[in-house]
Amino acid sequence: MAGTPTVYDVAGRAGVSIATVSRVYRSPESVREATRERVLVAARELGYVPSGSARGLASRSTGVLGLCFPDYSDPDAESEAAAVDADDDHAFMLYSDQIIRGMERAARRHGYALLIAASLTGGPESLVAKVAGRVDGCAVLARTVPTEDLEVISRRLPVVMLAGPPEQDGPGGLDRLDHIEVANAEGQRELTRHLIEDHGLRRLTFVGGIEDSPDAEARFAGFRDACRAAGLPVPDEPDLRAELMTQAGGARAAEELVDRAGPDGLPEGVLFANDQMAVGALHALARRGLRVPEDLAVTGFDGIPLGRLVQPALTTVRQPMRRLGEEAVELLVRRLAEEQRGEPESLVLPVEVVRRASCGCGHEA
Amino acid sequence: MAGTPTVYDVAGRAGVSIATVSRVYRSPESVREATRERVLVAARELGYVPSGSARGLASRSTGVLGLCFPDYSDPDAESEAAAVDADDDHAFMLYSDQIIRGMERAARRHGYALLIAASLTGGPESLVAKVAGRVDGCAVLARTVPTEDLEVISRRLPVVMLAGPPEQDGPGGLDRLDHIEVANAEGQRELTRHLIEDHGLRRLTFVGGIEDSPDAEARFAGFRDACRAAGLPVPDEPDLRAELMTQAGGARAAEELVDRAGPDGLPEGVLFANDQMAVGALHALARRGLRVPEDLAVTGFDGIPLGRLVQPALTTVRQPMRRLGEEAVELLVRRLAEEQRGEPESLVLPVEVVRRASCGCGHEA
DNA sequence: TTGAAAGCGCTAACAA
DNA sequence: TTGTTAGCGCTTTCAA
Repeated sequence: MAGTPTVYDVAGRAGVSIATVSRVYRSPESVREATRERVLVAARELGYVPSGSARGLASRSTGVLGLCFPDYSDPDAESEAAAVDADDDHAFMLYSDQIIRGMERAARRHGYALLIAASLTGGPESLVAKVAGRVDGCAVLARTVPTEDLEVISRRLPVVMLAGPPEQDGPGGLDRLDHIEVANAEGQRELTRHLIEDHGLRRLTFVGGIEDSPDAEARFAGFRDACRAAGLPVPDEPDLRAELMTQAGGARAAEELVDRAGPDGLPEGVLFANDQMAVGALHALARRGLRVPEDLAVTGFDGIPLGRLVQPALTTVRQPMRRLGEEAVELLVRRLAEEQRGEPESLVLPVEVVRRASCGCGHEA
Repeated sequence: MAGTPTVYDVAGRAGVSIATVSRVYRSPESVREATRERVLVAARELGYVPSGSARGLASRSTGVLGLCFPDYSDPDAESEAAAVDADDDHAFMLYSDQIIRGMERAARRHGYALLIAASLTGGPESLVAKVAGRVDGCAVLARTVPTEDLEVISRRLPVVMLAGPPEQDGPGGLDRLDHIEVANAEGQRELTRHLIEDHGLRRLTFVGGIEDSPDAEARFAGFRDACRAAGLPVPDEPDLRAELMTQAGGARAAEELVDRAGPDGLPEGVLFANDQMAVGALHALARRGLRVPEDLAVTGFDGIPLGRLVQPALTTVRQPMRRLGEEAVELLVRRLAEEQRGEPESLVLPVEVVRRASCGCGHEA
């Protein structure tokens, strides 16, 4: 009676059994109105709030879905966004923000709350494990959680992997994971096709990342497809790999491109594997006195808001991040309804080429 | 051994007691390395993940902080944002997004995860109660949760109210709630002063909301202060109250202002209680063929990203929503460290006037 | 419609 | 360093 009140306290005060108190909260209509009222009054007087932990333990479900995402604070993403727009850097959404929003909405529709955590340490007591233990199902942004942990977690609850490649793995591996990604290759292919066919560009350069980002690789593959289809030379490797796929990395890549410009001069178009790099490049090129798109076209990938605000506005491929979150929830909810776990699903969401000024298109539209 | 594995399964397999298994996860260094290894291996083989519910129940703490926010889907906020920027409406962050981001970061620093839920129903089984039962402390956006529920919840765990007025209530009321808000009155006063002193405007109109929004009222108070200080007439009531503080509401208010323009003609400046309305007004005025700021100045309040993109860019007062989230976490963490609950705290965060074109300032800066 | 009783899976003393 | 033993507060049969 001293600490926080429990069912027992409420039951005592209302003159009913603890089972009845429990019923009042779980299925009010199964309790006679008068009784229910009495319980609710007692609860209110006592300041009773059902313990989620106890409920979860007893009922083996939490009513919560989880999201693990990387500690996505690319320091120069933030500081340079601020530089371009010192006015309000916080106007910009990160991917994680959009996914969170999508998941929260969808989760709410299904009566779930959302538990979010950026990956921190790893180790036995990782945040991930913490999340996994407190939710009924969970979405994980690719490369956030050590594969090994994922393997363990996915044996206990449905896990959907977001935005990474489908599990490439061997025996005993992550074959049980669902997976949602966006159409990286198709998007990059279509964007490349646009540059080639609609703008008549032929000497194109693709800038990837050095880290083995599956997204970047898929985009490169799309680039190659488009080159092949157009009868242009098909590179085996990206012409350049930025060390970091950040604005700084993109700026450095652009510098290098300019410096190494051979007898043919600059390429007619540079396709960056993401918007961050493209934006950095735009700045670097301007500093070098080069005009975009007159001297060369520049494109990105992702569709970050910043891309609209730079000069010239960035042509890119937009990923439907919010939908990614929504679809993740739908998938989890479906899984949770199954009595037996079915085959892993893999969903690919369509992307959209956004033509703005940096590729030579007139208007933003 | 059939269902999800528990400490007992792991203990059995590793040949140790359940206490040891528990220790491996809670304080690895208190277990001999060899033992620990054995446990970890067994856990991995079994697919063991500690149950958050059980831990929470046994330890009486969850390691999770919560946030309840309103179901913030102003339908025309979304659709009109889309109209202005059909290209990517989802580029815009809502308040809740920013607060979430702030809280998540701060929570992470302190080792907490974040549970978020938009208020849905109310009633015994409300989402709020659900959240409250699963967290160690919780932030609530003003007017999200019925006062009565808050009263109950706050007896069980620390609750910090965000962005509302300090609790105005009577005996037995919410006197135990901490509270963080932004300097509404000060911001509006400073903005008004700017119009009066720097732009020399004298005939000003304030447009509030009809619903009793404490924020809007505080802003109106700031407006009055500035008028008084400047020796201008001090209205008792806002000259106009929009039915909804949305873009549609603002547009309607602007229409009315134009229609009722008496012998003196239009006011020289119209101050809206929020950005949404101001943006709507900007559209409406343009449709009427009026020029802003030449024919009249327009200002908002909030600092929503959309304000930068409209024509002319909107002069406003920016609220530090992200910091609101961070401060909320700091406060909760502080509360959780106390052994005895101290006096309620009330924090007021400073705001910033953002001078853009709509008030007659030349540049966005 | 209500009650009694047996766990749910873990932590936290306390012992050993 | 490790094991034993009570609970933590609730849900859930099963009876009444």
